[in-house]
Amino acid sequence: MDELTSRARRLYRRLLKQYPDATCELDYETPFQLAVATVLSAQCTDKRVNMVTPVLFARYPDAEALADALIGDVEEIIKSTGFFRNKAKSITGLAMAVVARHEGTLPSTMAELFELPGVGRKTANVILGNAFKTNEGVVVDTHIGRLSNRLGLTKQTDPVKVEQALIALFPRKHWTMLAHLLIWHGRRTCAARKPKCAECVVADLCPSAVEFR
DNA sequence: ATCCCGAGGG
DNA sequence: CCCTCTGGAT
Repeated sequence: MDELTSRARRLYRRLLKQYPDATCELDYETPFQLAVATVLSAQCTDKRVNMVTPVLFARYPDAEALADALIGDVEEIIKSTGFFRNKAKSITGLAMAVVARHEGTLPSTMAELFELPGVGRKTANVILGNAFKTNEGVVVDTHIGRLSNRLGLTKQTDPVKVEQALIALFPRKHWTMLAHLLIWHGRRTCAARKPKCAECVVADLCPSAVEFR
């Protein structure tokens, strides 16, 4: 095992010890609801998403209901998540596609998920890892891209290449938890703007830590 | 590369 | 004011 890989494994164990309960923080009951919540989470905090989905899912609990929704009603409910016109179009289009192509049940493969409107690789990986527990890839969002670079796990910035780097560094069974750990750490300690290196549990393993002291 | 487009923090 | 928040489509 090379040096980078062993350092990556140490990072993982250290973060797991600090965040043993790290998990997806979006609220949902079904895979379809997770898909909708994940689309809404683009450029928006999950806390904000969790404020609108109870209203959204109460009125439109499944794909059939959301497919028949008036776009203006959906826009009004999700407005506070930002990009609301695009997101309303995405989630109603997503619902219509799930009804038309998959009899109202969200599919469980990367290929089928990726074909759905508004669902990119990141969203598909969130659904596969959390709702279906089949790690086909690694979620790479803004936090994971930022931390992967700061921690020296890759110098790539393209999300697909970051994902490839993480896939090569960590065993598949850890991919979903890895994403949760990096997201939690990114929120709590390794924030985009003002990282708290002084209180970071992996600062000694991080090539960027000195820059922030 | 650019657009979408709201809320909260610093 | 500026930056950031679990991106995707054009």
